[in-house]
Amino acid sequence: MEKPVELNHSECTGILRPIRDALDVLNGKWKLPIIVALTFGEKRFSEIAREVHGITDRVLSKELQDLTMNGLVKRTVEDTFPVKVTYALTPHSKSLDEVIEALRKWGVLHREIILKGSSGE
Amino acid sequence: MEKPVELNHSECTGILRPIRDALDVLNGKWKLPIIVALTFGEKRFSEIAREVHGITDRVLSKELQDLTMNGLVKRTVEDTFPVKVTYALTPHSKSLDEVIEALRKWGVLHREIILKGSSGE
DNA sequence: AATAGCGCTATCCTTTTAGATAGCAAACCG
DNA sequence: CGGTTTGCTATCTAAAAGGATAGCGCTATT
Repeated sequence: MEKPVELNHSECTGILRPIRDALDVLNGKWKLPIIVALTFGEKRFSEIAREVHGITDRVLSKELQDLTMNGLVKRTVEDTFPVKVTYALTPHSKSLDEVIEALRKWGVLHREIILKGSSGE
Repeated sequence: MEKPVELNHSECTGILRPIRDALDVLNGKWKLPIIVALTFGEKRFSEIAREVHGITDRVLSKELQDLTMNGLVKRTVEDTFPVKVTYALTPHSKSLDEVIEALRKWGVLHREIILKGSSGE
């Protein structure tokens, strides 16, 4: 009996990490809806809050921080009025388009397959 | 004042649903590692448990059920010995390859961008 | 003066997810 | 007989995600 080959495992961990990263960036109920809201142009906090139905300020704030830290959203403060804070998608966020499109296409295909009940046979 | 235009929203909900579906299918700490384990051929429950380090039986069982329900994994029971249950990837799971590759590529790109600190500018 | 809008943050609570531990029936091994 | 392997399931707990509510400093409107 030889030792099981673990090379695979460490190799795959390396392959898995970026996939995990990507999934994490998009994960959660709200990240995509927020991104979609911003594809129609830059918006203020309360505009996003109004557009993404059901989200609370607390969660929106946190999600915007996440997206900003991930370089997908740019936060801009003008100290004119009380304050005006606008959020906009960054150029980097454009690179997500392919990923999102791949996910969408697969989601549609998957739904068909599941509904057909053919379970991949 | 007019009612805010909600057409966008419902349209986008429709677009978002398959994306959500796809993300859900891959989500969680263990789905990808399990899929990877099975790419090297069909395996028994305890083999997967051994290969996917850190997972508990309870969680593995649930994840395999999820994957099976989603038609990505096929469960086969032979009632020979105590019982022999094998799990294997289905043809449908192959269709995930493009998605996974898109995620992986983006994950790598994303890591570069974040490390450069250029935050998408 | 009272109210409402702005962009948050703080506190609390519920739901979801996952880890830890144990057990079970059947059957083989010694 | 006692112990082990197999493929789970049950119960309990911990941690994470997300919702509800409230409040803050500031100002323009009423």
